[in-house]
Amino acid sequence: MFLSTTINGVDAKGRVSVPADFRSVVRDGPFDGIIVWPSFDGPYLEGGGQALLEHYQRLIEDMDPYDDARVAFERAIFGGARPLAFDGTGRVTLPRELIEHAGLDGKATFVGLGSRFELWSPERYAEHQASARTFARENKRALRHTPRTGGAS
Amino acid sequence: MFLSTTINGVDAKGRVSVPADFRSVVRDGPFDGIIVWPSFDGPYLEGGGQALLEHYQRLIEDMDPYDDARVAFERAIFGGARPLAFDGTGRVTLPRELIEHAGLDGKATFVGLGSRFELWSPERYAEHQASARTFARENKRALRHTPRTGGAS
DNA sequence: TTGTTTCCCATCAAATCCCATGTTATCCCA
DNA sequence: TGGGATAACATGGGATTTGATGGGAAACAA
Repeated sequence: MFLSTTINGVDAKGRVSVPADFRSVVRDGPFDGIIVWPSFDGPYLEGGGQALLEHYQRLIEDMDPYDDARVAFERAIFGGARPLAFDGTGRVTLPRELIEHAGLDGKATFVGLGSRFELWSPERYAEHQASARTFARENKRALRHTPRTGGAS
Repeated sequence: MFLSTTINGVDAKGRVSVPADFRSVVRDGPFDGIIVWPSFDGPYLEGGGQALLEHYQRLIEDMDPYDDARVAFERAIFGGARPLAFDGTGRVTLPRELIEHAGLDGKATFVGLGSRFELWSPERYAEHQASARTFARENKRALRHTPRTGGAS
């Protein structure tokens, strides 16, 4: 699982170290790297391992071939997705278009979200972070619905 | 199950011994350690084994992909969660951000809550306990629902 | 060439591991 | 039941490894 939040530097070449914990998530996958695309929901990037994209592909295949939403998802996710291979020290190079979409300037915030992660400009994430926590507190009951089957192992 | 309350020391490196009883709860899980995140509901930490997080993940996956509450939970829980591996003697190192969120200063109170546990500053926990008792006393009628029909048992 | 990308090596800080020690709880036997 | 032996647990400090980052050389494309 992708967990925790980390801020790493983006150098002049667009290189950024992927947090070691994140690398170990995709280590045994078919592609030694991550796949990143611009979110169509805001000025940040979404990413994950190849397994995540295959999961999305299965979801999309269940939609009608010319469903407008299907085409939109295909273009947004698969059209914008870039496979980024790790270099020898665990860094990837972000293409200029991705850096611009997220407004990255020297720093990038990796946010682990379980099966996927997000990449933000630290300043922009700080704003969203605060409102997300408030929203979560005010809606905490939304999480408690299904009967508990078991918790910790 | 995580049970009972224990106070352990937090040293200058942020290391704290996880109570042996708590360690045995997660011993056979996929990750030899605990996962801890800042509560979005107060100045304390919540934690559990990886199985707990996977349980939350299943709850969240039942929500709509771009539901605001879902994204808020994902960022608040998964984004804040830190996997803390046990060292050779059963300690974990708390990152500075978690120590600050809970206001820990040399001591930490582990509170077992069955499927999960909480981590408090001992002083704050004492206050919290006191107000929780008051709340319970003032609302004790809410606890007494159906009249007992059977005799003493 | 000129600019871009990929690879390699050096450096620094931080997280992790390892060993030693005191203290408490548990066990065993008289 | 009491007391000593033993094991388990919590803790402190130092050594070692890992991870993030900066710069430059070599390969590639325009």
